[in-house]
Amino acid sequence: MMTAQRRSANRSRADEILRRLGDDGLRLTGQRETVVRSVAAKAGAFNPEGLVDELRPGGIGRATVYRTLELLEKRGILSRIHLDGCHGYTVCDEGHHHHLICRTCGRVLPVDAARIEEAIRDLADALNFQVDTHTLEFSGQCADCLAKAPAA
Amino acid sequence: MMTAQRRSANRSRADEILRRLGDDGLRLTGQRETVVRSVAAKAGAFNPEGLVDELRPGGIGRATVYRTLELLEKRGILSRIHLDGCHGYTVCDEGHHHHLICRTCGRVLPVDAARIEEAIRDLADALNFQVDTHTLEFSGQCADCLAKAPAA
DNA sequence: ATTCATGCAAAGCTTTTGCATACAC
DNA sequence: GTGTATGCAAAAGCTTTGCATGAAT
Repeated sequence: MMTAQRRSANRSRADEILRRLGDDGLRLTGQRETVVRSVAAKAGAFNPEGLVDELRPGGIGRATVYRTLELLEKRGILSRIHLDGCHGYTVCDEGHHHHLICRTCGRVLPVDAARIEEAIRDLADALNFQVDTHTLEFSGQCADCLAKAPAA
Repeated sequence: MMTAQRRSANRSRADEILRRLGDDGLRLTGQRETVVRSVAAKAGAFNPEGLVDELRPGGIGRATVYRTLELLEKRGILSRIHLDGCHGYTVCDEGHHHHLICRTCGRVLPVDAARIEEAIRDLADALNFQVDTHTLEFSGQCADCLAKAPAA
């Protein structure tokens, strides 16, 4: 459901992303703005090719979409996720580094998994393993989708 | 380091996998045996295309390699992992469902992460999210590689 | 003898890249 | 005006598939 609040939150998120790109000395082209607004409006996970299809009518080329996604990922604004067929993206608010991905509606719930982080640290310490990065993703069904189709 | 014990352990692991495939009514062809032995001997992660290269001189075709990997994954003998460039495999002993992947030597340490599992369950319960599957992967450096190159 | 497995080559899909043009600064 | 960004189309990976041949049962 896309409420008025929701729309406005997405708009300001997009604005902030654009501001950040500008601060980094990147040019604020119409295409970049379109891509950023579209991405910021997404409730959950999406894949590059889908975005290409969505923006093609607007005259935005495949290469531009991919290049913009790369820019956003490098800045930590998007994070890559590994769905069934692999390779999707989701907007990534900072602080939250894990995602619950609903396989029914595609929504992505950010999770603040402090306890998990801690467990990971302990484990790595015990094994003398220096963990640089980790991926933790959950796939299943969100509360809403469970309510709609309890006998999935 | 590939000790004598190590070699023998790999052999018996390969034998067990082959037995299992036979039990499932699959034909035990020379190619399948070669693929299975090669996979079982791997210390860590590998990618399909690398295996294709490795086995090409033995006259094993690309399709056979991919089809065999698929068979093994379906039976839970291999698990797909998502390295930098995505899409690798690692042999997956049962019970262990998480992997520490060393980015230097490629070794994969299986982790029994009971505590993490528990934390995940609690989190999902709190959010009313039904978690069907999850991926948890760590990338970094193992103790051996840290010892060899401490200032990485 | 039957049926499954293989190899090849081609097709499919996703992502990246080279280059001339267009636009932001 | 300068240099970055874009679009196109082609190339580059990786993976899957169709089909005739070959091998396991």
